[in-house]
Amino acid sequence: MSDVARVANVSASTVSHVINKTRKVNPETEKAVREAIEATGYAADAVARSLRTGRTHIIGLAMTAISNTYFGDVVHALERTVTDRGYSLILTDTHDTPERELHALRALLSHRVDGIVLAPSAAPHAAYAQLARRKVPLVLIDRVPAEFLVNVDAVGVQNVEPIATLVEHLVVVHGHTRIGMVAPKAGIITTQERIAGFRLGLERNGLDPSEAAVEHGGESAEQTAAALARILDVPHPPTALVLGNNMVTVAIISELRKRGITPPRGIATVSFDDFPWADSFQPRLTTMSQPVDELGSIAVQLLLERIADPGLDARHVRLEPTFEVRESCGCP
Amino acid sequence: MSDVARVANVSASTVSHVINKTRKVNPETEKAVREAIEATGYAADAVARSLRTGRTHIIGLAMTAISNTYFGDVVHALERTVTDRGYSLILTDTHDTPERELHALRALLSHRVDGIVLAPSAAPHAAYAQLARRKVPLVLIDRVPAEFLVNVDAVGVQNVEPIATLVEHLVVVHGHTRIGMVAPKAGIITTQERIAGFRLGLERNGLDPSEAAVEHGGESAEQTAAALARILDVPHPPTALVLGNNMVTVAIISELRKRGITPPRGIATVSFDDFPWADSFQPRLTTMSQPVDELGSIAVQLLLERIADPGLDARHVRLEPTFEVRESCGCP
DNA sequence: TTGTATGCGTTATCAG
DNA sequence: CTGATAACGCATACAA
Repeated sequence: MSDVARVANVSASTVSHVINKTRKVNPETEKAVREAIEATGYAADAVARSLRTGRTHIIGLAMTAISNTYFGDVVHALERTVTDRGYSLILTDTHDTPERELHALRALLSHRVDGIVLAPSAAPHAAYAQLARRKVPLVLIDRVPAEFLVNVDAVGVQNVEPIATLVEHLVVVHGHTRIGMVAPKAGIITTQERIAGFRLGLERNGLDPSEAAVEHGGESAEQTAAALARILDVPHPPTALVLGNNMVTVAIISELRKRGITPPRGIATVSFDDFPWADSFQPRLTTMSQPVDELGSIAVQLLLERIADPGLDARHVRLEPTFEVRESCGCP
Repeated sequence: MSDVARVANVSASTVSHVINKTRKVNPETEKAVREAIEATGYAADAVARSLRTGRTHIIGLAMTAISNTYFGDVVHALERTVTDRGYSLILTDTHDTPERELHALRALLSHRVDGIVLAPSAAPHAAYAQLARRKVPLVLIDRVPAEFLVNVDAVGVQNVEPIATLVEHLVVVHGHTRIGMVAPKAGIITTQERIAGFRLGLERNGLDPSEAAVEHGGESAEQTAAALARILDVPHPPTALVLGNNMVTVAIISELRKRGITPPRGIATVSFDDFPWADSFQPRLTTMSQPVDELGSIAVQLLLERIADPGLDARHVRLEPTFEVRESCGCP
């Protein structure tokens, strides 16, 4: 910047003011400055600027990267929105464990990000404490806490009703009466909601939730396969399965294949989470599709609004998934 | 920090020295400082530190996010490696266009990242110029330039031989003589190499490359479908297809489905890039699988080595993809 | 073993 | 309309 000032024969503060359009400057002076910027190839130092202004124009994202398609989609959506608004994005992986989550958040905090988008782990209390102490603008994504946290914004999708809809479809349209569920990792809020939706769907259609098998998968293919075995390897196994997220779905379809089963033949499946290829490969999956792009853009929007006005009341937004009826639930 | 110093009754420089272990300090003093840090909840300001030291401990990634699975995998691998080494990762999307690429790079540069991992667009000259001017440590990923760029490290996979292997498999094992290719976006280095590999494979097996249809897809589903139409809707269409990357594969399988074709019945396919579900869904794809994790970790390793020693000679590393023979190429 | 002073590159306040 | 100057929070050279 001092280079630019020297070349343009002005002071550093004038250079700063033309760059930031922060006060009136003589058109001729401005022209000289712009030319000097061009000539020297000057680019402002965001680090120094941040130190001075207290704002970094960086948003931090902390979520688990384990479920690759969902992670990739959300990251993509967030990056796009954040960039559109003139911000950059720092990415950190929570691995869905409280320790890594805390570590990720600390990194974000030390970089003085202007705000954080967090998909909280199963035990996020330490994380919340850390965040609260720093009073950093925060929006929770994907997992919307049941208890209303003070001044914490959140975006997620509806889980209970959509899963109930999936169950109802299995019962009413395809006549299933023995339905099991492979739920995602235990402890996560979305998992709890999806299980609740499963039970609700059963009840509403005259089935007994206490007799339906629910097992947790979603952490690894092996663990998910074990969950399936617990559900299927019994005297009267279910004839239909609700799969709680995309990781579970991929692992279960793979495992069913090993058993020689391709839904809907042998067993019917419905899944939470869609895939770009769900319509092209067999079995063609019947799914509840999350509006991932919207999730990302709304998260950023909420966050920027809170950065602009920290006094806002906390907002929780729930988006509607879309029911994609295809073939894995039984041919129509 | 001044808070900490006051509470511990020492100077700011002592606090700095205990945090960074940068000179001997009396055990008692150190204890007092650590307690003061704990009590005040102090966390060093990375922004101020960066301004002072000239290092941000941030790595920038610039690549296209369009091909979601590949993007997600690489990002995941990079994030993990970078975090392990005590760095953070800023993510930017080049959209695979020179303008956006330049924009992304400028953002990275303004944040004074310590190094950049770039998947160059088809016309990266402006980007390279910008980078060279700033002399920022750089490693190219995925697309390894043919011409040896001075002092630019690069990691990618072998493309020519692996695609030739795919073609050979089609000819020798399954007896195809009319083979077409849906290549990825034109202009990208990897695309050129994969087409070269396609031609090489044809020649080696006594087929005439000049008679084989090669069309570009990979930018959108529609454009990829159009490429397929140009290949298939002719008097003597190919009986086998080489699919140049994962985006192309998903779009083509979807389009074939609309035409009532499920490989290998009707047409055989082999693809570059694997999917986690490629083995479980029909058609079970025969693929060349990229070692994505390794790609990411090697990129980071090369970058950190160059940051440590900018005088190093440029290194190009090519990883070997793995041939996954499944069913889409014809049942064995 | 510890403290003081300086400067990193900005922006913002205050004069002129 | 423009320039000089201080301060942001840290790391480090120099002093004690």
